Amino acid sequence: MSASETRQQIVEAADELFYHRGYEKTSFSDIADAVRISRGNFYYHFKSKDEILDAVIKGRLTATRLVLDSWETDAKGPVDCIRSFINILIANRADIKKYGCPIGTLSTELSKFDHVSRVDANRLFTLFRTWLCEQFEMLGCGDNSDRFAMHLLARSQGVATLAAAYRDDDFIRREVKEMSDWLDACVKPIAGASRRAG
Amino acid sequence: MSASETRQQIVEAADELFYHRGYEKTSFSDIADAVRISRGNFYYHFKSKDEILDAVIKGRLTATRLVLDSWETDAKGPVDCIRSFINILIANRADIKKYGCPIGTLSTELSKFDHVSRVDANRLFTLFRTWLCEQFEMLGCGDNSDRFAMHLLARSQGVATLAAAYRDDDFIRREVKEMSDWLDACVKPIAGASRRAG
DNA sequence: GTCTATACTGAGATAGAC
DNA sequence: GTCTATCTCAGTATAGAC
Repeated sequence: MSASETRQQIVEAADELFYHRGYEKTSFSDIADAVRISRGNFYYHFKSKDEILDAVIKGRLTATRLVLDSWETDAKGPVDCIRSFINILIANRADIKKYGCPIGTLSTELSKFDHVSRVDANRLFTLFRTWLCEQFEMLGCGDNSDRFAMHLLARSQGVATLAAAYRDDDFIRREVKEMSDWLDACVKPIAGASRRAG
Repeated sequence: MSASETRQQIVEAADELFYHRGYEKTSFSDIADAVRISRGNFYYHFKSKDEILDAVIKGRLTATRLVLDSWETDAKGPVDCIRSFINILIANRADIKKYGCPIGTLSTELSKFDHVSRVDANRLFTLFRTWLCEQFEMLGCGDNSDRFAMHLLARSQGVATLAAAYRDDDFIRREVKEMSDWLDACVKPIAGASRRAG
């Protein structure tokens, strides 16, 4: 097997394990077992556990960027884009009920002890934040755009946290509906204003 | 020192450390250092780390119960009570920015690997949930009471998560204001209906 | 590039002296 | 009730054979 293939497998396995068990709880053995390589081989590809975390975060950033791009090409407009974001809670509800949000739980874990990768992990949040902000700006929300973005991010995080605690499907659906309604209410006056203006 | 005193000190130190570092990251040595006892002495009071976690959760349940009671005696009515809940985000913002919500982060950590105490940790959420639900019921929210309770819990959790990620004070204040507005809007139609009815 | 063997550390936990 | 000494185990990490 080529080095880059093995490396890739390690990152993928680590990604999943960090999400499912948490960073601290995941050991080299866990990852090695998942990839079916020896613990020793490990260090040919990564010098430390932190380096794997780094690679995992970079991978997630790239993957997230791709998802955001696909939403933009598939959607009819910014409102549709934002709704795609809201709906990931439904799409990923099985995992969220078991492990929470992969971004939120990692960020929380690293925040606790000011891990070196804390800043990198938060860039995942920021990726969504700026993207959502852009959507709201396109809708003419102006100075409120970033606030709206943060508001949606926060609501999603809260839903993920409680969904994991109570493993409740109906709760997720209800809150997603409310977020969707909030979006409509938030956009309607702007659409009305532009109709009146135009 | 009496056994119960030492025990109490251990629980208090563990409570803080579990909050600040997380359960997994906190070792016996950490707790022993904080209380200034030897690691060995430890086992006179608790048989295992899980047992300490148990005691910490029980302590938090008792403390929370007391806080809820004090809110009820201090407040003018259910709306005031609910506002007290919303405002803990402001009151505890310094800690929340550093370590997130003590309940949410513990619940998240234990959920990941289905820890035995997961259910107990969630009882902390449930304590707030049922209490909030009762307040909404007193306001005549009927079948919506539990949904409103969960909605507020989720919003608080989301705010705590993002506040910890971005260490942002203004964001907390803004979201608290919005939750407060939501509460007003949520209660106004009921108050109006009862005025019309009465 | 992958393996085995192994060093080193810190974790949770126990035994027994005081 | 508290201590020191010690055990066992799992963790990260390294060295060197293949």
